[in-house]
Amino acid sequence: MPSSPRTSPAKAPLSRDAIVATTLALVDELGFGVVSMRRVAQALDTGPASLYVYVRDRDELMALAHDLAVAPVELPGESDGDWRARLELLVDRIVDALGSHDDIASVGLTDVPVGPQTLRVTEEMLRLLRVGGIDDAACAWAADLLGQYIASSALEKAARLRAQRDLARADATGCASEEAMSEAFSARLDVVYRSLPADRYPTIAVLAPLLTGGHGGSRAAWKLRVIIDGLLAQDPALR
Amino acid sequence: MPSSPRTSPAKAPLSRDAIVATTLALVDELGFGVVSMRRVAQALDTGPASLYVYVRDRDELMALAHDLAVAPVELPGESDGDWRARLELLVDRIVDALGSHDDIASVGLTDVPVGPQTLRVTEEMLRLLRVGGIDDAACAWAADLLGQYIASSALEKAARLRAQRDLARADATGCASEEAMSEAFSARLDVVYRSLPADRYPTIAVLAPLLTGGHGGSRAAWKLRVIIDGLLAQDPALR
DNA sequence: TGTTCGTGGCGAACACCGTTCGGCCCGAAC
DNA sequence: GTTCGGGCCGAACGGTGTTCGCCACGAACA
Repeated sequence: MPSSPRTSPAKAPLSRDAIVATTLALVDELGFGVVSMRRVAQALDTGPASLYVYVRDRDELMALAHDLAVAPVELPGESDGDWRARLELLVDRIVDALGSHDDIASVGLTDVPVGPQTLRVTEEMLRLLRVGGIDDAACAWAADLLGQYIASSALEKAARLRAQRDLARADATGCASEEAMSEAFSARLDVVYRSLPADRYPTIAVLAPLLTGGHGGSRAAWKLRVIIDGLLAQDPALR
Repeated sequence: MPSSPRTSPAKAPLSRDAIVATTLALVDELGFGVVSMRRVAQALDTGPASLYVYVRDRDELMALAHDLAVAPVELPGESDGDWRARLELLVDRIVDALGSHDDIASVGLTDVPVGPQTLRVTEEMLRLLRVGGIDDAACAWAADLLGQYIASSALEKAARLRAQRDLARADATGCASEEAMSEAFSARLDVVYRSLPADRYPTIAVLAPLLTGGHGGSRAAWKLRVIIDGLLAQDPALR
C-alpha cells in the first residue's frame, strides 16, 4: 500500500505541548464548553485514547491550557510606574490574556492553578504587594482576592467578546459597532431589570440603568481600584 | 393489575416546585456535578422526558435550584446594627445558604441570577449601600463586585465542607476534628507551595504558610471588609 | 351519554461525552 | 535476528442532555 501523504505537513509527532496548544486553539475557535477530548484528538488526526498517554484528565488538560493562556503576559517593568500602577497593569494583562480564550478562566474558579506561568505572575503580584508595604498575611489573602477578581473579570470579558462575535456574525452587514455591541450584550438583563415591579424592588428599579452599564472597561478598572484601596485601608495589624 | 401501593406517600403529582426541590435535595446528597436530569427524574419516579414539561434546560433547572437555595436567607433587621453591619450580615447569610448546597453557587458565576429570591436579597444589598451614602453608580457596580465575592466564597465554603465530609467518612473513628480538618483541606496546595524552588519564586516561598491558612472564616470576613472599605474610599464623584 | 380533543406523561432513541481495555506495530536493545 | 517495551489507537462501556412520537386520561362539547 502506498504511504498516503498526510494532508498536514508531516503530522506533528504528538507531544504534551502540541496537545495543549491544539486544545487552546480549539477553545478559541469553538468555545470552552464544546471542546471535548474527541475533538482535540480529531484535530491532531488521532484517536481520543492517545491523549491519555500525555494527560491524565480533561481537567488536567484544561488546567494546562489555562496555564498556557497566561504565558504571553509580560511583567510590568520599571518604566510602568510605582508598585500600584504596575500591579494594576499586571492584573489587567492577566484578565486580558485569559478573557481572550473563552471561558478558560473558569478553570481558576474550580481549583487553584499551580502551573508555572500562573506561578510566575502570582509571584510578581505578591512581590508588588509587599513592595507596597502590605502586611504579609494581607498579601497572601489579597492574592486570593485578586485571583477571584481576575477569574470573574476574565469570564465577563469572554462573555462580552462572545456576544460581540455572535452579534457580528448575525447581521453580517455593517452595524453601529461599538455602542450597538455593548447595548445588545446587556439587553437581556436590561429588560429583566426594567420589567420588575417597582413596588417590590424599588432600589433595583431606580438603579436599573446603572446595573447593566459600564462594561467597556471602566467597570473592571473601578473594581480593581476598590480592592486595592480596601487593601490599603486595612490596619497592618490585621484583625 | 393491582395498583401497586407507592413506597412514597402518594407520589406528588409532579410540579415545577417539586422538581426544583428534589433537585436541590439531590445536589446536597450527591453533589452539584453529579445531579443529572435522569437522576432527578428517577428520584421523582418518572422518566427524564417528563421534566421538560416544566423546565426548559438543565441550566434553567439549576438556576431555579440556585434561587431556592437563597430562599431561607432572612434580611437583617434594625436590631442588627447600622447599614454596614447589616450588609456584612446579609452577605454572610447568602454565602452560608449557597455554600451549604455544594457547588450550586457556580450558577451565579456563569449567568446573572434573576430569580425572585436572588432579587429579594439584591434589592436589600443595594438599599443598604445607598443608606450608607454610596454613590448610585458605585452601588450598582458594588452589587456586581459583591456578587462575585458571594459566589466565590460560597464555592470555597462548599469545597471545605466537602473535604471535611470526605475526610470524616474516610476515618470513621474519632479524629482531631477542627485542626485536622482545616489542615487536610489545604494540605495538597500546601505541599505544592512548599516544594517550589525558592530561587524562582522567592515571595511565594516566604508566604507559603500564609497562602493556605485562614480558611476558618476569618479570611472571608477579611475579604468582605476589604471590599467595603475600598468602596468607602472611592470618591463619590466616581472617576 | 358518546365522542372528540388537548395535554401531561414518558419509553425509546439520537448524538454525544470521558475514560479504559486490549492488542497492534515499530523501533531499540541485546 | 530476535525479543521486548511502549507509544498509539479502534472499539467499547456506561453515562449524559435533549427530542420525538405515542399513550392514556380528563374535560368540553354535541
